[in-house]
Amino acid sequence: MADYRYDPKQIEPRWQKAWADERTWEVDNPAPGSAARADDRPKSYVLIMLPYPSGEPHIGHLKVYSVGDAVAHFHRRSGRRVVNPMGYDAFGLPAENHAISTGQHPRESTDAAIAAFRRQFRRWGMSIDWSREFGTHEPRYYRWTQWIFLKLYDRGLAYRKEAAVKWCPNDQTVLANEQVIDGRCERCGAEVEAKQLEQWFFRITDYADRLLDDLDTIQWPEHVKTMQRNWIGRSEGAEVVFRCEELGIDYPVFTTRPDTLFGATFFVMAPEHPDIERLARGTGHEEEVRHYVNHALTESTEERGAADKEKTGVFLGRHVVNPVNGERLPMYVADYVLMEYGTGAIMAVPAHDERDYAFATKFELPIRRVIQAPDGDDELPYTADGVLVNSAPEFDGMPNREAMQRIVDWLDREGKGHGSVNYRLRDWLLSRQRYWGCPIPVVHCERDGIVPVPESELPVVLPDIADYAPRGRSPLAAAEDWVNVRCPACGGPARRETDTMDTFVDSSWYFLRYCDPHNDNAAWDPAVVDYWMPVDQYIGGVEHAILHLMYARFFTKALSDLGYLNVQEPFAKLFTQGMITREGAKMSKSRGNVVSPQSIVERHGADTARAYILFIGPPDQDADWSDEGVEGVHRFLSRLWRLSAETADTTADGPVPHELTPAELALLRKAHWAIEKVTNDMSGRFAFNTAIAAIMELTNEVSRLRDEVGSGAMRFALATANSLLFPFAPHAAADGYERLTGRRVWEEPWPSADHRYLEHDTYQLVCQVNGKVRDRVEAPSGASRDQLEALALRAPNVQAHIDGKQVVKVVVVPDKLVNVVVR
RNA sequence: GCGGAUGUGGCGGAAUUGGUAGACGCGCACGGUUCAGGUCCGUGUGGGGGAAACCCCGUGGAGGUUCGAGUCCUCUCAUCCGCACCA
Repeated sequence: MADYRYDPKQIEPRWQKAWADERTWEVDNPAPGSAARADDRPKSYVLIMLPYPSGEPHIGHLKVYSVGDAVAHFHRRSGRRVVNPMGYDAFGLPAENHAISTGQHPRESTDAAIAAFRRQFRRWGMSIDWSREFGTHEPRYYRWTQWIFLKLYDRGLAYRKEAAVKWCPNDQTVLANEQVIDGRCERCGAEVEAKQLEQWFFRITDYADRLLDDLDTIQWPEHVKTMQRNWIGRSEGAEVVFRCEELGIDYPVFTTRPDTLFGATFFVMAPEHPDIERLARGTGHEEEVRHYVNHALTESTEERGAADKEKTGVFLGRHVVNPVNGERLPMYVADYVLMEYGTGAIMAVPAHDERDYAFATKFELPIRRVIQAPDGDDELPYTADGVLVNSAPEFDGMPNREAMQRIVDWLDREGKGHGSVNYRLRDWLLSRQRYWGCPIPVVHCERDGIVPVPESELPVVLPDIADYAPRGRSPLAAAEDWVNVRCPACGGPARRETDTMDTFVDSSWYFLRYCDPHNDNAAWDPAVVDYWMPVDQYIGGVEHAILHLMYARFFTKALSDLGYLNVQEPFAKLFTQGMITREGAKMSKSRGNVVSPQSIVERHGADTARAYILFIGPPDQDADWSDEGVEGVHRFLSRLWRLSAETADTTADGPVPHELTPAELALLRKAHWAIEKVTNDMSGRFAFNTAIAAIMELTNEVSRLRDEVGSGAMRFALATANSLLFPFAPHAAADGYERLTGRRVWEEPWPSADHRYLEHDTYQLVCQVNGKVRDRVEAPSGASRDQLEALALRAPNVQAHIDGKQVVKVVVVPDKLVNVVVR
């Protein structure tokens, strides 16, 4: 035994070289027109979220790719034609910030990180089809990102409008929401301001209903679907028109509670509402209103949004008319009303809305109850269901749910409103005043306005610049030679768009490009994409539950509507893996609890690192890293490998004999049990932890029985263990399997259990008295209920517990237990 | 506040449809092998009682349904994660 030392440093490079030399994991696309005939195996597209390349891969990468690779291997050996591609989400802020501080071109630092990632993924032995690799920063890729932008622009799905952005006055740049910490710039600490800028948007709100409804068609974790539903935030209600007669202007409001319309006692508008100044003019409240609005607008969203903040506001000096009863309601401006949601104005019903109630109390406005609680509860505000009161004779006494519809119908007939739906979802702001991103392919012409760059001139290549620091506009604006162009429409002078795209645009279609990554004539060949899409299994972090996954779904639907795709949903199944923590906390440099995958791989090998990370617990849950646990898995791999190597060298190869000794039968049973267990754990859910535990049990059984079994059974059991282990620890498993069988495990079909070995002649019948286990007896399989009952009643310790008592009932569960109920 | 998740030995975690709680691994204890061990191989290991057979208790807490509950129902506590004045 001492001669057989498990040495991953020898084993792993050898197999990695074979896989690289032979391009083992590459798959061809179907030849044109022969998709189905080329290969009749079903396809499987296994996709792991592409990494943002920065520095070296961290432990989270090791986890997500270990999960993905196990799935890919399992699908392959279950007879599917698997594509498992890899690429890099290479545009982004960290590389740009690095450039600002060091002057190194973001392309250089990004390419260095990509090289490091690629090296690690190979070192981990991931079964990736490297022939499909790309980075989203390469012109051959972003050419088509630009093409998609133009298609969406043609369709009216990309448009420009003024929008409030977060602006750092010190750095002279727009900040992403994530860059604003407590209302201050994360880089310099300056207080962030709001600024109006012309920005590009994608009209994702057009797809709100489809994005919501189609969640029902995909197999995603329920909590991810819930997050998306909440993010879309669909509310049904009504739009109701309130008229300001003094100025002759109609103000529609959105309400989810048209049943409370008779309880409206005032009216509130958002500080950003464009009519505020006009409304207040000449009322004597002008000065006060202007002051309030200015203050509200400079307040940070955090300050303004604090939930328990006291209500503030100012009377506008005007009134609107409630369309249902003609009452004049005073108009206020208050920052608790948001311009971005609904119409930027609300009817306030203080009796039945907590915010309106708080405002009314503070400003001593009337509160009128119009819904009576069924239990007579007279506390206000009352937000639950009830019966209408103090409304109109035809509605009083009506349950409010019913009244909603009746009132909406009435409004509709009178032309004063209609049923309406509102969403929390906003259009996707994609402009970034940044350098390291995909250029937006349009020019601004003095004569023709916005003119798209013709497709034939794509890509609009990102130029090299000298100074990456933002100066109140995109750093690209300084590249004068690049910016100044001829207008493609009129030939006159024009300037290129200098904003770049949000990097979420790049990652919203990369899964399509993987299908056909070398196509120079089109973003993809529709037939090829038809063959591979949708992604059968998508795997990634739950942190992308909303943005990336929503955007990718939107792109898929829009491209499908444009006729370039035939799928509505990009990702048929989704798996989100949990975080790896250490000492119960997220790994971070400041905490000093970081474990680098490189150090683990260096010390124990890639197989140990991969198998441990899958063994640690259910992969969808957070798991705490333990150095001792790694040792345990390494011991297991050592033991299995040593047993395999020694058995291969010291025993004769041969078949499993027909006549089995009891030990051989026990071992074969364990092997077939393990096959069954691992197969179930991998196909239903991703229970890799219990799958690996089963292989450990099988290995333990081999150890226990090794001196009692012949070489046929021994070799079969060990080959089976290696075969089952392959998706989790591919190098060691391939090595052990080859030594035992001379064959390559990845070319072998996934083993299937022989059910004859899963059946037993007898089993341990559990004997309970009043639900407590009192004895166990050997029972023949398939025995009748009466036989089982008799067996149980005869069991010595059952006898002891029923002695002197009356047997009331006997519950028999065949193949399991008998429960004797006594009194 | 709303939504979601998670609570099981000293630790990570097991436990198809309600049916033997604690698989597997770590740690620990004891024993063996070894010149040595941060090696390898055994054995034991939820708590309490007992020489043993065996008994009692036990899945965050309190109730309930059931012959039987970690699992189902009601209430409750704790931790974590989203969203958050969304009309």
